Amino acid sequence: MRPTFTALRLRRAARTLFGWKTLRPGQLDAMRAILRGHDVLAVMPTGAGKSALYQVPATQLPGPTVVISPLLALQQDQIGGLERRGAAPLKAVRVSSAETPKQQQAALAALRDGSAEFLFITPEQLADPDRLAEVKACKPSLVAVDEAHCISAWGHDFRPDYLALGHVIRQLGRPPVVALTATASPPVRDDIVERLGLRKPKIMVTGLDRHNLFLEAANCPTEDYRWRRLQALLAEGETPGIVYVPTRRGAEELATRLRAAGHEAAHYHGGMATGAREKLHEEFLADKVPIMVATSAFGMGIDKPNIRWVAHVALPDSPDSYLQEIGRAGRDGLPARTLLLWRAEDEGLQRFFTGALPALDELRDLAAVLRADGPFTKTALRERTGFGARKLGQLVALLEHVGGAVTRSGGKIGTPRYAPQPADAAALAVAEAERQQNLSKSRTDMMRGYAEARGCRGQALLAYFGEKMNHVCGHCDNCVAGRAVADNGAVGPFPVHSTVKHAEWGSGMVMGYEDDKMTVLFDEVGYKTLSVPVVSEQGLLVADPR
DNA sequence: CGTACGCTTAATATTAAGCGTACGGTGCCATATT
Repeated sequence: MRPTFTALRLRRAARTLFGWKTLRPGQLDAMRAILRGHDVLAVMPTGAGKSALYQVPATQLPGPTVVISPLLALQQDQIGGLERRGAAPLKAVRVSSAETPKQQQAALAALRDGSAEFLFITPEQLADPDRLAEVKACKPSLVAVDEAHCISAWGHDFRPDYLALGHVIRQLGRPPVVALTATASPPVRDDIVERLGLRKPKIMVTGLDRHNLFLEAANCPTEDYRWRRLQALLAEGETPGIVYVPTRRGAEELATRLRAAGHEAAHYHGGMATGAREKLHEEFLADKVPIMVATSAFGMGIDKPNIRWVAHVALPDSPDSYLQEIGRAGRDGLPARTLLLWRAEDEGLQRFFTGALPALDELRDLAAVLRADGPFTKTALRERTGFGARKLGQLVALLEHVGGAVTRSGGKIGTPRYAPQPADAAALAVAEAERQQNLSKSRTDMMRGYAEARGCRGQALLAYFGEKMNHVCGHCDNCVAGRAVADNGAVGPFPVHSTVKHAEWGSGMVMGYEDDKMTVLFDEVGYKTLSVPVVSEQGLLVADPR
């Protein structure tokens, strides 16, 4: 009786508060799990009702909901969306650097007295112990982590406060957590679960194969050939579209060149003034910019239905990024094109972006300082060691991962009781960094694999994400050209998702099959693509029940 | 890792090759000045 009652209550809330007439089965299951106090990780495309997963249950729980979100502009959009929606608007507030201290206090007061239901906030705000205490005092009953792949994509170097969210959630009294993202391959999912400290989360993965997206890739021996292929796409005259370029300078130069060739193109990147960026974003949404030439800065929060194509004139760093970027096309369900124009030279830039391993002696000295004189606040530790905030965040996260450091309440960083010796902790931390780097390189390899695929590209992409696909996609260049063999899918010596062992690479999980190749995700060395005939003939893999 | 660019040097009187160097993405936030 009780589950039915819960379902009715959720449906009624969705209808009266949000105006949604129906809930999809998956949505309802996830919402019920949240109300029962379970954690949820949802991987589903934008526009598939991800936000509903936390917004509806939020109204049925006593305290406010804390929504952790990476971009201020995105938070603003979502607050606007909530307040415009339904008969009884739900109040949402934001606490960020864009509010004055007085506004911030008013927002927190509204959460405490129950007049506001949602708090939108960044990980950086929550990294401040005083701010964290203020949020805790609002007695949140649910935490939603939006764009949760940022934990994996940005946490390790760019925005280290993302890695501290597990600590933040514990400090908030450990309410249920719902993590949301549009793309997450298995290693990214593992990262999210581990870093947030999710407990037996309900994991929902839907809609990775987008039938209306035509997948196409072309190797470009020269820059000139790449330019001609792009022009051929534009000559079809369909708009709007996005061209992704690898550098800021590339964005400006290509937009200029396209305008000279008679196309109406604008450029966008993270080095531009905030006002200009906002204006371009709005103009693109309003169909006033037919062609946007942009770096990866352009995209998050673009929920525009009618994007007709997404082209890349560079190799993205991973299939995760690629799926995220092409996923912006064709949200209206009408046919849309994706075109990857790649050169072997593109990989150099990705190798550079991967960065170098942290120095062993720096990790050892940091571990020793923590052990001898800790715990420290972040500021004190920065002064003591001379490391910048980003570098320090990276080193501390690595040490924490191997048990050589711990964040205590109040945000102080110290040494756990049974921590390894500084030299040992440093060695373990370097090994962990190396493992992360191997994984990162293997993801770039997989991106190259997608680009070079001679078989079905849909299968190649889905094999990376570990989703079973028993048929060829039928919506890629190779399928259309008859190069993909129709009955080649999902057959091989080991079942998809089974664990296998390789003499050199150790244990791994079979992700999928494509053409005569198979993809395996190894714990230590990341993704590898193997030839199925060679694996069979030489016995390279053995089943490894774990 | 790869490319662009500027400087030097070399073989010839303007160009070419060779070498070293700088640069490359993603956004919070805080602080200082209008």
